[in-house]
Amino acid sequence: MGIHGLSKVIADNAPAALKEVPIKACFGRKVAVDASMSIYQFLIAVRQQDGMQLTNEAGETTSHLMGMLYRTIRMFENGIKPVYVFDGKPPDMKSNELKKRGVKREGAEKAAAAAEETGDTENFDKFSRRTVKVTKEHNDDCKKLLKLMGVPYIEAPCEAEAQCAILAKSGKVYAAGSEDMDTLTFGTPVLMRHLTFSEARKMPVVEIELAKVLEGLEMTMDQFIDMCILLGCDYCDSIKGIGPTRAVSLIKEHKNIETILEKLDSKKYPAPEDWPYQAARELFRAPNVTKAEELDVKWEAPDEEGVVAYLVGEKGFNEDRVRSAIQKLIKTRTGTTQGRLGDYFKPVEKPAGSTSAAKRKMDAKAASGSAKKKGGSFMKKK
DNA sequence: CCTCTCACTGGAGACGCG
DNA sequence: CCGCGTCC
DNA sequence: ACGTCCAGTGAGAG
Repeated sequence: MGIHGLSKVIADNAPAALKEVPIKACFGRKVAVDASMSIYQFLIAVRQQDGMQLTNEAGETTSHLMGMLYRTIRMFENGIKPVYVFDGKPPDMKSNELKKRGVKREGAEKAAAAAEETGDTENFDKFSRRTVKVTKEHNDDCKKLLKLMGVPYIEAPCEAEAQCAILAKSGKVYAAGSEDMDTLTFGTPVLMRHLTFSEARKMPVVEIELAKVLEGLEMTMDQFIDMCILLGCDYCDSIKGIGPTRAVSLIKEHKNIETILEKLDSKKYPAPEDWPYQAARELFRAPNVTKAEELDVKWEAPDEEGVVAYLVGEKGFNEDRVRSAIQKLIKTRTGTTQGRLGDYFKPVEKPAGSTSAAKRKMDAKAASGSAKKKGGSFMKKK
C-alpha cells in the first residue's frame, strides 16, 4: 500500500523533486525493479475475454511469463537494464495488514466462485482479479526465464522495495523503478515512475529525487520517515484525523512523532493504542537487506535455445514470436554495451533533435503537459 | 462554504492487424 | 493514429 | 505462502 498520499504531498510541497525525463535520456541506465509487483500486475491484467488467464495445454498459467518477457525486452530496447528483485519474508509488523488483505481475498474468492457457477462472466472477471496471489511457482517460473534471458535477479531477505533502495544507494543501479512511493522512505536516491509503460502509453518517465524532496519539504531524512508514518504506511496505523496537510505541518513544527504526541490534543486526535511507530521507523531506517557489495549484478548473453525450449517446449508459446523477441534482445543488448556506455551517467534533459522519435516524444510531452497540472483536487482511496 | 477524511469503485499488459 | 482482438 | 495503487466519486465532520 506504500505511503498514503505521499505522491501528492511531494507534488504540492516539493515540485522541484519531480522531473519528467524523455525515455531517450534513460539510455544505458540500470534500474532495480520489484519483480513480485510486476508479476502481480501481469496476473491481473493479462487475460482473455472470458476473464481467464493465459495457460498452456496443461493448464499452467503463462500470463506472467508473457508479460515478463515482452516488458523486459521493451526496456532493453530503450537501453534500460533491469535487475529484478524478489520479495523475501515480510516483516512481522506487516502481518496485520496482510491479514486484512487475506480476508478480503477470501471474500473475493467466494464471489468469483459464485459468479462462475451462474455463468456470470462479468462478475467472475471482476472478482477473480481480486483473488490474484503470486505463488512460489510464479516466482520460480520468472526466475527461470530471467536466467535464460541473461537478466540478473536478486532474492531479497525481506521487502523488495528496501532492497531496491539499497542497490540504488550503493550505485549498483541508477534508480529504483517502481510505482511504490515507500521506496523513497527506504532511502532510494532516485525513484523512476511510469518506467514500464512510458512508451506504450506515451506517459513520460518521472524521476523523483530524494534529496530534492527533503529540500522542498525542509525536512531531514528522519523527519521525512516520521512524516511517512503519519501519512500511513504498511507497518502500523496512523492517527485518525491527521492527513497530508496536518502531517506535513506537524512534522515541520515538532520535528518528530514523540514531540507531536506530547503537544497534540489527545482528545481530538488520539494516537492508536499500543502504537508501534518506533518499530516502523526502525524498519525504514535500517531495513533487513543484503548488502550491495555482496551482490553480483551482471547482464549476460541470452540463451536463445534455452528460452525456446522453456517457453515453446514447456509453456506452449509460438516459436516464431519467441525467436524474434529474443533476436530483439540480442540486437539491443550488443548495441547497448558497444556504443552507449559513454553517456550513461549524464541525465541531461535537452530540447531534442530532429529524429522522428524525438518528435514523437515532444508531441507526447506537449499533450501530457496540457492534460495535467491540475493540483487542486482531492484524491482519496481506501 | 471550505477543508479534510474516509469508504467505495474501477481499472491496470503488450502486440499487431485493419 | 486509433480500436479491438489475440497472445497461451 | 502474504502482496497494489491511483483516480474519481460522495457523504459527513469540523
